Amino acid sequence: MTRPAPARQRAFTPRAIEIISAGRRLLEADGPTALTMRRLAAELGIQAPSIYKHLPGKDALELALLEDALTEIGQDLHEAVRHGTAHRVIPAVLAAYREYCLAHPNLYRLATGSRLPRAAMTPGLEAWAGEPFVLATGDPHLAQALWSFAHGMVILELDRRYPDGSDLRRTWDAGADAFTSACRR
Amino acid sequence: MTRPAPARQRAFTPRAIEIISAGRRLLEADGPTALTMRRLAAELGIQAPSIYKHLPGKDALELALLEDALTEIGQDLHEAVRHGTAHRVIPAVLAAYREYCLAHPNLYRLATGSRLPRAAMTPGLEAWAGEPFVLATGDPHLAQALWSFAHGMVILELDRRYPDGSDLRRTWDAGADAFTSACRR
DNA sequence: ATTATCTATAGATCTATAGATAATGC
DNA sequence: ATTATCTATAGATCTATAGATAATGC
Repeated sequence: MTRPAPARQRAFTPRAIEIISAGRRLLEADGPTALTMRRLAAELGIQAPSIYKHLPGKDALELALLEDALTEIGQDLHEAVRHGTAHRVIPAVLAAYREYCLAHPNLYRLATGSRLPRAAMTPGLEAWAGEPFVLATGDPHLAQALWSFAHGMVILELDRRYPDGSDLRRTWDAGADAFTSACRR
Repeated sequence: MTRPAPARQRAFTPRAIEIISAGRRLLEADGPTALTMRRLAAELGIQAPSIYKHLPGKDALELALLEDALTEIGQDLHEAVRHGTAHRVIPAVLAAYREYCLAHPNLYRLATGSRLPRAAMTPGLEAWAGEPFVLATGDPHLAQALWSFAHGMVILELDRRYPDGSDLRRTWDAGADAFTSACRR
């Protein structure tokens, strides 16, 4: 039922992995604008040009982080589908989605805030990460709609776009109920 | 029932209005990264420092564009509520939302892609622009959930995050149906 | 020999301020 | 006199390449 994530394409050297990890720390701590080759070098205690001997460029770094994010969120969502009770699977998937995104806000922003570099990505990763929405709803269009709802909720929460004092738990519940009842018809 | 937009705070000089319009053209045509004081000056045929004699800075320009966007989208949504048949008001609001956003993608990105500078904004504008979702659903939480769905759909569509060949009309319909049936219970 | 650094540097950007100069309107 | 420009410039950034130098591993 729930498959493992597709194997990643590129093999990174140990040093490249260290650099990517440092990039993630930087991104998570200070946001997307902080993720520059210079700051990354400073974080590692080296000069910026040295990074280019380990990674081809900034795009490769961002791709690695994007794929990390998709893999991790996909894992959590597949878990939620596996463990969620049959008629409570939509709330379980939504809860897992929200939890991951709020725990890794800037990684999530990086992963969803622009176009996907599909040509460079591990084949099947995108579809695998989104599969839990299909499993939860049993319909591809309802799945896309549910994912859109989840993404909208998360990104608006991260950007503090809801008025102060909003009871977002009730908002999530209202959406979950709407989609759950739509599934049963 | 449907109120007009709250009156804007600041009065702009005619030249400031020209500059803001040029900024909008630039933004719409070439995206958020193209909206720089230098390019804006070039668009106007002047040097960048000259802009500062008419507007205090880039923030003021972005605020003006943000408020334009909120005013226009709010107008369209209020229209949709006014004209939509009682039991078809959710689809009408969603259709108006999608139409506005797809027609002004980069303005929409500017208006929704970061935190709101609430302290500097016209009081009541944010609430007024969001009011149609409350009128359409009759419940504040369902309203937030519906807005989140709409925003998620639009921004993912603008960023081409749906797989190629997705039938988004059916996805919008699936969401509209879910929220419509949630309203009736 | 190989690997990981380094320095130096190209080449592009930004936002914003200070103060000079030209053109317009009384 | 006022208004709209201008030039010059401060002060901060970026990504990435070329080629030198130091350290490690056979």
